[in-house]
Amino acid sequence: MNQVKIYDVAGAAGVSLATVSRVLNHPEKVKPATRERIEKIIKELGYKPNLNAKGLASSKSTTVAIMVPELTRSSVAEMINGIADCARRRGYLLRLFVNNNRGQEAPIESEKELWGDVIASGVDGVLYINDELTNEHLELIMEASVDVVLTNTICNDPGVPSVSIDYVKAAYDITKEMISRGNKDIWMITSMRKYMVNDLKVEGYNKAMQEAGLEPKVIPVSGKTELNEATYREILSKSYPEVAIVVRDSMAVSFINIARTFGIKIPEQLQVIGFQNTRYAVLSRPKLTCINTPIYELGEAAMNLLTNLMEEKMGEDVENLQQLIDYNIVWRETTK
Amino acid sequence: MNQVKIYDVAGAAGVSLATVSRVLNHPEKVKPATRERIEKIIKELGYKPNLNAKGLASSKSTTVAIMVPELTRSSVAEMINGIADCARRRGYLLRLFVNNNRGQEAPIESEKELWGDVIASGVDGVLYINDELTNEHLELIMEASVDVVLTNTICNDPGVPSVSIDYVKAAYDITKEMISRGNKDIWMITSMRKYMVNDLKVEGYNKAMQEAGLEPKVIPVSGKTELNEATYREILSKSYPEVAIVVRDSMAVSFINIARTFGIKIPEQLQVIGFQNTRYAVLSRPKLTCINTPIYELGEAAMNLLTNLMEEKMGEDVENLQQLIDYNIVWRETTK
DNA sequence: CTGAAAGCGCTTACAG
DNA sequence: CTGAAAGCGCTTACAG
Repeated sequence: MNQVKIYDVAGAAGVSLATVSRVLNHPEKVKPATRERIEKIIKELGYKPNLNAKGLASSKSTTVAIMVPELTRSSVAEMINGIADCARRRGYLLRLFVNNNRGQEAPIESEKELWGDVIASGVDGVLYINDELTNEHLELIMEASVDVVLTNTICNDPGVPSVSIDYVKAAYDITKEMISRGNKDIWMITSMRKYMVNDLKVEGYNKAMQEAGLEPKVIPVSGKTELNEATYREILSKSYPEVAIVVRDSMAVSFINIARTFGIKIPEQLQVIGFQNTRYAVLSRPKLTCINTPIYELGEAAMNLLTNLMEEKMGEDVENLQQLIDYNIVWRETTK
Repeated sequence: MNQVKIYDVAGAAGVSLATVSRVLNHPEKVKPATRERIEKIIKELGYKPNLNAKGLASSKSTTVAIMVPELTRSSVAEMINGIADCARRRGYLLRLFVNNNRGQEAPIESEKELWGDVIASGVDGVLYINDELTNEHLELIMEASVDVVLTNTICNDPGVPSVSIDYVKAAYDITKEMISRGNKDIWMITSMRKYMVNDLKVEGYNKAMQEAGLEPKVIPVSGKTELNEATYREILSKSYPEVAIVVRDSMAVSFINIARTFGIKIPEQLQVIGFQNTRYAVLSRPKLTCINTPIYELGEAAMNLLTNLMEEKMGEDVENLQQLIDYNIVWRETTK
């Protein structure tokens, strides 16, 4: 089962290897009759170009890097599914770089190292996933010699391509909706750790509250269930709001669990809304009302944007460099 | 920021590029003084070998493919974390192939296609993740021209390298333990869809029940929450066991939720045990007792095995071709 | 429309 | 211990 090479198909077709290469890369330059004959032979022999050779010769590898900071959250898995499906359709392969800079002495050095590896690996573009973008990260991104699209984050510079969800608007909308239903005492529960996406949610919440002349109350809490339960207990032993909007649905479920131990009736006395709409929402009792963030579609769109960028299909379409994916609200049992 | 090449460092060091290549690949063949000088220059210039060229010249790419069937389940994400960490330590890069054969007319053809892509991409080895191994899949694996290790599955042929968890023993042990606590009416709830890992759990359960002279009762149910709830309702409206062992903790949580709507007291009247120990277990009320399957460690071990195989460090150590990772039981609130 | 040839950036026998 | 040279399997101007 030795790998068949371009020479083999050239031989079998009675043409030079240049012609075979052409039917693969510039079919329009080959006479249809020849082309079809060669295509048939390629199929018969099961020829697949060696990617290393192709990459070296053309300095295009038709592969894209996904850079992720840890892969623990299921949302990232779902996003990668979307990326992979789109990649396959568009003919790209994927490299995976997991960015375990966490708790390193020099996180930025380590990030620079990683970018070095990514570039040396010869990818044509990168999908950059990072909830905690700093200016230093951005600099590295701008310096990169390949196309990069921010996935599930945005940055202020409109020249940096990104695909994200309009978290500000989502939080604003849901807050406003709950206000319009007559609620005044609405809290926002966010993660202690600074994640850009969560900051955006807080921003939208604050805006809606201020516009309504209401006092915003933002409560930072650990993202880890084992840790946030104690905080929730402390808070709930004093008081609770009419509505709690929580930046992640797992954190919302945990909040519900603790609230119920205080005998607080959900949704009668306390309504809870989460973000993300993972399976936690459906396994929770009562079932959690959520902002649904279509993370698969987000991955797909990001890969699509990147492909267009790499293939220079954007033209003057600088407008669409920063795309936003629609969210929607899934009403369940934790709201009235 | 043009990429620096091996010529550049050779020039800067006043040696031939062969020598630079040697310090990278066979440092012991280079005089220490020269080696150190070159290493310093490599660092200064930030030289990273072009992987395509390296791969082409040496027919070793120091990259490994991960083949996954969809990436939706969070367990796979956690496994990939373990793989990635180990890969980094061992100096390997990762390619990701998502195997979306689902619902295709000719799944095996599509699988063959995929293997073609994987091999053509020039990886040195593959980590093969697939819960639904058939003989046809196995044939493709055996035919592969690179090392393959089955990750989180086993096959009967002891010559096929794998890293898994001893699901038979885990299920056997927990069943036996519950029997020894005086329970007789113990059910096993499994997935309707045939997953090898779940079949193994059922096997262990059956064995323990039979040994104790008890009647096994295996109930197949959908893995999807929206679908299994109806089944659970139907079953529980008739009767319920003393203990239910459920092959996945998300399915166990869903079972608990429905049982509670029937007023069944957990764990007083019904004890529930899950497999996997994801966050569902801790977000559930009561908190779920679980077989903890260390999926991160499993990923690590699989990558480690593969690396040893590729680097031929196994020697005659054919014994350890099929590794099993230890599990343990996490007792929580759904058992007495 | 097609072929001969140079070149992509490395590695590795082979001499020395 | 080191260098000159061939070769890995492709792509792509350049001729024709």
